[in-house]
Amino acid sequence: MAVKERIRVGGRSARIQSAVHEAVTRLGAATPRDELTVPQIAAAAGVTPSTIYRRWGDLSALFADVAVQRLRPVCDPEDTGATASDLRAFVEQFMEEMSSPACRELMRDVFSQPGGAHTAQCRCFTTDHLETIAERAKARGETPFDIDEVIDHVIAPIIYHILYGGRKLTLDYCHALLERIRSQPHKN
Amino acid sequence: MAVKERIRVGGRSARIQSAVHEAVTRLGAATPRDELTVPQIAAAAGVTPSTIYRRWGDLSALFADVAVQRLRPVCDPEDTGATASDLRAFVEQFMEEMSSPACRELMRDVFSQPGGAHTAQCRCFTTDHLETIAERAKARGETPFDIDEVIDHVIAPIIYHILYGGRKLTLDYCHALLERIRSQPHKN
DNA sequence: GCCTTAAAGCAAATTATTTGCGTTAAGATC
DNA sequence: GATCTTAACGCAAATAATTTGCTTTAAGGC
Repeated sequence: MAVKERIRVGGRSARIQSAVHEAVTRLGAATPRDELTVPQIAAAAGVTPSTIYRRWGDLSALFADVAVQRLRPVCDPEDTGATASDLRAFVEQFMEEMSSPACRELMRDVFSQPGGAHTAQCRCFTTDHLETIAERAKARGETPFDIDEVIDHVIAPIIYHILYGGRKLTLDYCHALLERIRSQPHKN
Repeated sequence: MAVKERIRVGGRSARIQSAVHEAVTRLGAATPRDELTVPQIAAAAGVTPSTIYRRWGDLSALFADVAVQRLRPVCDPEDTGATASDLRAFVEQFMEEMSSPACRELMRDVFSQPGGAHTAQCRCFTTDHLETIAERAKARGETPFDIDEVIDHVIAPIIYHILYGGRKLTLDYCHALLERIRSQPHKN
């Protein structure tokens, strides 16, 4: 009696998943989002449409799945030798990348899903990096920083302006947000 | 020659718009979002489906339109007699309302639209209220506050945690965010 | 290597979306 | 306030997407 019916993860399933993901990415780059259809993606991936419907449910779920994959960082934040510059480099790159039209689209795909599972993954991409930087600080014996502070007062404003618009995201703005953290008393 | 071909705004058009909006709101309350269909909404509104397709394009655009309407504040922020308590009351209510499951859904609907027109409207709902509170402060001769500061360091963190999850939004947290503003030097 | 069954393919049935055309009624003009 | 123009609606036929029942394939466990 197998209580835990595990999902299949290798071979054909994996091949199809990556074929479909690639098809979405490729077609998505060439076509406006709202003109993509499931049958079109299925054809490009060499798969039958019902496979996509049964596995992902609908287009928005498939897009969200692809978006999380593509937002997943491919490497650790750069080690610049000091905490302040590690943080600065990370936040500058974060702002730069996330405010690109492509990333805005991916974020929209992520937010469109109910349940919060996808957004939680994206949150972890950020917190994991900050934890890496914080651990380096600790290992070097530098004064630590509060990750929640950075999330609330550096990351959150950046995300807010990306989502709602109305403010240009400049390097100066980015540095001002970081400066504000440094001048604030720590909680721990 | 009429250079500006104005869109019709009264009579039948307006009637149909509100009938469809009401149908979406009513059905949306009783049915999970992803089970609603255009034909179903059309029937509930006493309208033909093609009317909805021609006017809104697709479900997500209709949902976004309804969402912006429903997120529009119905009245000015409460006047409590002092700036600090005005701000506190506004932010507490903002956090309370926006973190409800219903508002999360509406926000998802708003973000799902490309172009940023919908999100810009929602941003204005917030900034307008903050401007109202700031003007009251000025009229009373109280020390003014920086609206951008409140957006960046009070509103943005709240929105971030609503969207990404992972932190409980308590009154204490809300007050801590506000306290941080008060202890910060102004720009103007 | 064999067995069980999750996941894929195929095709028919259903449902949603688009489209062409006739009709209604907003809003402009006189 | 009667008339005119045309945006917006309704209807129905044509097209496209989605669901579903059944068959086939191949992961993963033994």
